[in-house]
Amino acid sequence: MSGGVEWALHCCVALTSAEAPVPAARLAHLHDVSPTYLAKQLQALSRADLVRSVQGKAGGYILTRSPAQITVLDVVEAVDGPGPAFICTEIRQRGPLAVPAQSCTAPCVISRAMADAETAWRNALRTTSIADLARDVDADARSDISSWLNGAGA
Amino acid sequence: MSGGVEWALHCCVALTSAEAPVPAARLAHLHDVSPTYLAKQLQALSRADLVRSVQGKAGGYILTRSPAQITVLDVVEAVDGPGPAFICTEIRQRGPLAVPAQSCTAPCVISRAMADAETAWRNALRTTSIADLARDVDADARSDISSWLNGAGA
DNA sequence: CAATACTCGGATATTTTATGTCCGGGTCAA
DNA sequence: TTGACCCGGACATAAAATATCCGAGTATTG
Repeated sequence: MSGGVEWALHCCVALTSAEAPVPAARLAHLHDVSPTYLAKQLQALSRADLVRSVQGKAGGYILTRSPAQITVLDVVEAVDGPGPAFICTEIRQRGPLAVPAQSCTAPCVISRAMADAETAWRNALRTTSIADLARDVDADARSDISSWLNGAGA
Repeated sequence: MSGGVEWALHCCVALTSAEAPVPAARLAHLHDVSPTYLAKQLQALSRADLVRSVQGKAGGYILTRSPAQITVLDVVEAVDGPGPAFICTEIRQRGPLAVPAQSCTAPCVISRAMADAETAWRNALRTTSIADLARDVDADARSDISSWLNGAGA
C-alpha cells in the first residue's frame, strides 16, 4: 500500500474547508511533508478528476464535486491504481501437469477467493465519503484549518 | 501484495493431496517456478507453523493440521506479514496546526476507515479454508497431482 | 497590451522493498 | 560410520516507491 494515499486523503479532507484554490506547496507545508512528492499525488488526483487544477498567480487545487460525492475508494484507486492488488499468473497452466487453456474458462479458485476479499475491501472503502471523514474531525481543528487555508497562513 | 502469496497458496493446495513429505524442489518443478525463491516462501509458512519441515533423505514439507483448519488468511499473513497494509504516520500531529499528542487518544479518522476496510478483507479471507479451495479443484486434476506427488513424478 | 510572477505538469535521480540466488549446518537413511 | 539429501539463513539483483528538479502555461498587474 502506497504511503502517499494517506497524504492524498488528508489533502482532500483539508480541501473541504477551502473556498479558493490551494497551492500544492501550501498543503505540503500544512502537513509538513515533501512538497514535490505531494505534487505527484495531487497530479494523480487531478488525472482521476477528483480535483481540478487552476493555474496562474492565484491558482491551486479545488475539489471537483461535493465531498459527499467523493468516496475513500476513489482516492485510493486514483493514487495506487485501479488494478487489483492480487494478480493471478495462471500457475495452473504451467509445469508438467499444466491444464490446457481451453479448460480454463472460469478463473482459478485461488484467484476468485482473493478477488472476493478485495471486493469486500473496496465495498468498505466505498461506503465512506470524504464528507464523512471531515464530519468526524474535531470542530475546533476544522475551524483552524479553514482560517489557515483561506487566510494568510503561517 | 507480494506475488509469493499465490505460490504459497498453490503449494498448500497441492500438499492436500500428499501423504509423504514433499521437497521444496519438487513443488517448484510442479509449478514451474524458481526453486530457491519458493523455498523462501515455504520457510515463512514453516515459521508460522502452517507446515512442518522434516529433514533428512526423505524429507520435505507437510501440512501441520487438517486443511479445513488452515484459512487463506493464515497463508497470506504468514507470507506478507501480519501487519496492516496501511500504516498511519499521524500526520495530524505534524505541521503548523499540529494537534497535541494528548488530544490524540482515539485513532485518526482516516486510519480507522482504512483499518475497517482491511478488517473486512481479512474476514473474507478467513471464511475460506485450504480444504475449500481443494474441494473446488477439478477431480481429475487433483487425482493427477496426487499420483504425481506420491509416485515417482515426471 | 506586454511583462512578470506564480502555478501545475511531466521527465529525472535516489532510496527502499521485493525478487531471485547462493552456500553452510543439520538430519535421516543406508 | 558414511553418505547424500534437505532445510535455514546470509548474499546479489531487479523492480518499485520515494523524493527531486526544471520546463510549459496562465492569470495577474503595471
